[in-house]
Amino acid sequence: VVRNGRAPGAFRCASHQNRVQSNRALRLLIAGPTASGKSALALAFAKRTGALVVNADSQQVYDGWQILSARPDASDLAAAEHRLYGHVALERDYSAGAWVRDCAAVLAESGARPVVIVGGTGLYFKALTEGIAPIPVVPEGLRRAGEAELERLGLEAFAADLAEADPETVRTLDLANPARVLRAWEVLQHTGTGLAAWRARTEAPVLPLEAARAIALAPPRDWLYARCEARFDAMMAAGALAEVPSVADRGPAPPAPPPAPRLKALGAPELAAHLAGETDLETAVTTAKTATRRYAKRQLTWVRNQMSAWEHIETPLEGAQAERLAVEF
RNA sequence: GGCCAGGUAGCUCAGUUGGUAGAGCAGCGGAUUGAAAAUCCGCGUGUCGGUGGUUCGAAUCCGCCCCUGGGCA
Repeated sequence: VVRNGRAPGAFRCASHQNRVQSNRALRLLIAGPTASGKSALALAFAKRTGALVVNADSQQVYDGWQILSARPDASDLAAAEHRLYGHVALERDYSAGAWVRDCAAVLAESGARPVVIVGGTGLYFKALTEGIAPIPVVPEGLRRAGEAELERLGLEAFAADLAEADPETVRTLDLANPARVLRAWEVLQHTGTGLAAWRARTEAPVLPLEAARAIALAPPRDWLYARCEARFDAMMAAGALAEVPSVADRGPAPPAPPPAPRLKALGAPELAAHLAGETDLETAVTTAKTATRRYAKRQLTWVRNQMSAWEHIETPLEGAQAERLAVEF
């Protein structure tokens, strides 16, 4: 497939591809914890090959946060073509399923051009490479109704009711986890079919792992934590605080009651609390850094246990190392 | 220098009439199929400031010493 208006680099890549694979374009997946250097690696690769950079990060899809979600900046965007960054309005609902559909569209459109999919959301990669059940989108109001019902009954009673209506799903459900219980409930309510039954109908993955080169970064803990903290300081220096009010003031449209504020970006709740006069700035920054470290830890757990079939890179990526590595791919 | 209040887990603190200690947070491990930067589960040995004593037994009572606050000279 030859596309119009390609950058010269793309031709180099096409020939590279011919050397490596006959009929399949290169798909590179880069996963790993926050602040591990994923984006720099992806960009280095894209610069070399003319690849399309596709986002696999659940916060960076939103158009709200720029600094706080560490979205690629203007110079990054100028250096390579990026997709699925900030393409969703903050007010809208988004999900792993929606992302897989968006990603499938980008892959289809990319043709023979190489693509690097990069991000920290393990669930997105899992859905992409292992498939996801074809469950219809659940209306937002229904979830709110479920939340209210759960609030009224308490988790135990709510889960007990669900167990009666959908025992098959409940057998494999973590009943202590309200988010999971609520999800099972809303799927049953909306479709009349249980979550377990839907999962049994999971379709073939959009991009099986075998069809891609999959890299998971798992750098040393101390190095990573130091990077997390330094990056948050850099975000503050870049004006993260000023970004908060404009994003916090948006949020779901009026019919939707208070919950679900899009204040989930790491550091956002803490900075918002400071702006509301609840904490001093130093406390806000400290707790925001803690939240970032805890997130990075969970991501390392995911990489270790859910991505065992991926190539792991356990050395820190610093300076020119990303460049060198990109040459290898 | 004398007085008062403290010194217990990395941090903030509980610890009831003496029976060798436990919460929150942090940290660590784990789960993860449409909120996933979300959500949930599990993990608690630490010279109880030091030392000497009383006692069968001391974080707990007594003596001395050290440190940190407060205020009195």
